[in-house]
Parts: sequence; structure tokens; C-alpha cells
Amino acid sequence: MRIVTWNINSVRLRLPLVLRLLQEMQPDVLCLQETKALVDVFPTGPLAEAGWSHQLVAGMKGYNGVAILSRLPIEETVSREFCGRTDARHVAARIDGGPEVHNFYVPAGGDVPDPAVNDKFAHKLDFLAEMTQWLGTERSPDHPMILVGDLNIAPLETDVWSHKQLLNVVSHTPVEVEALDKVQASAGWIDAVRKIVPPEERLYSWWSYRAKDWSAADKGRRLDHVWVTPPLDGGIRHAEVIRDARGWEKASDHAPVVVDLDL
DNA sequence: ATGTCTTAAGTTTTAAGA
Repeated sequence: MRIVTWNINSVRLRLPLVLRLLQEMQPDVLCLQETKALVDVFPTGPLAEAGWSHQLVAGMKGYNGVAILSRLPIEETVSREFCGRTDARHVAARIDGGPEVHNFYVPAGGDVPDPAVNDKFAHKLDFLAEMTQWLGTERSPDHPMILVGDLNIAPLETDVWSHKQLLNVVSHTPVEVEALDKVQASAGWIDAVRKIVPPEERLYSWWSYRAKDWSAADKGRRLDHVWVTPPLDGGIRHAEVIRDARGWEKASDHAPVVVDLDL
């Protein structure tokens, strides 16, 4: 099974890029974040015609929004609300006869890494704590599951262009990394990408729009993740960031992350 | 401190979020 996660930063604006990725990568499942579209304006038709007709979409006006697109039938879907907000940051579906797939868009957290003065950072930490609590009580590491998404945290030193310069920058602060570690422990999640790309090797999935030449500067962060539970650990065959897609015309600031699994 | 991009509001420009 091939699964891809991609923060698309407007699915309507970048529908041609989504279709291109589907054609080139032929994933069984594509998980999108930041679709920025209400459910009734989501491009269900074109994506279904391309072959990904089984869809689970959560959306709101202007912000956030997540979707699971599948070639295989899906069932037992859920879209959970976190922190008491209806803000379209999570969907989950069980692939017919296969694993349960969770797709998350974790809050970015604003600029100041202090929950006492920055409500957005407080929301991010609360969201991660609620993820830990919910996954830990409602889900079991014994079941085959995949968790993907823009988790908005780059946990390892090699997940950022400069560990020292980003220690106090939201996405790489110790308090966030600690919170993400707890989420990871909640159901025995294994970082599938780092099973393939050694932790010693630098790897990024996001590059700011603000750089003059994003590729030359290469000041990236690995914010997008694919995790699996222990029953799937032995089946991780391949993982890569599709860095090329960051250079496509009118690109998202995130690149897709692909993982191949034997189920 | 800065840089760029997207959406939404409501009108040709601003604000918020990332």
C-alpha cells in the first residue's frame, strides 16, 4: 500500500498539482491538509474521475480542512473535534480490510513559544495533549494504524536546517518536541520515514515562501509525518519526500511525503 | 525585523493566519 500526505495550502487553487501527484505517484491513499474549502466546494468530482473516488472530507471556510482520498473503499469514518472547536483538523477512516488511517492538521502555534502570552501556542499544546489522551484511551497499539499529517513540529535536530537557531522558534522548541513524543508514545507509534531515512540524515518537508531561492537556501523543516503502529512496523518498504513538488508551478510550501507499506 | 502566499471581506485595499 502506498500512502502520501501533503499540506496542499488550498486544494481548489492547486487541484492541477494534486492531479499531477496522483498520476505520477499512483498512491492508494492521499491525505491532504489545509484544503481551505468547505465540504460543498471541495473538488470531489475531478478527484473521483481520476480514480480516487472514496473520499472523506472535513472542511471550513478559509482555514484548515483535511481530506482522505482513496482508491480502495473506506469505512468506519470519524472526524473528531479537538479543544472543543469545529475546525476541521482531523479525519480518520478504515481502509476496507486494511489499516485505520488518521489524518491530522495540528495548529501551527503562532510566533511566540509561550502559552502564557500566545493563545495560539497554548492551543497547539492543548491539541497535542488531547491527541495523546484520546489516542491513548480510544486506540490500541495492537491494531494496524497509520497516522499522517502536518504535525507542525520538527522533532529531530536533523529535521531542521539549524537546530541551534531554531531552538526557540515555534515548531522546534523542546516543549513542543516533548509534547509530540508523548503523542508518539500514546499508541506505540513508529516514525516510518525515519525507519528508512536514517536520523543522522537531514530531511525536510517544508520550505518557507519567504526565501528568495528556497532550494539554494534549503532552510527547511520536517513538519509532515507518517507514523505506523507496531503491527505494520515490519512492512515499511520505502519512504521519501517528493522535494520536486516544492518546485512545481504555484507550489504549496509543503512537499508530499510518501511511504510504501506491505500490509 | 524581514520576507510570501492564501482567503475573506467587500471593493481596489486591508486583515488574519501560516
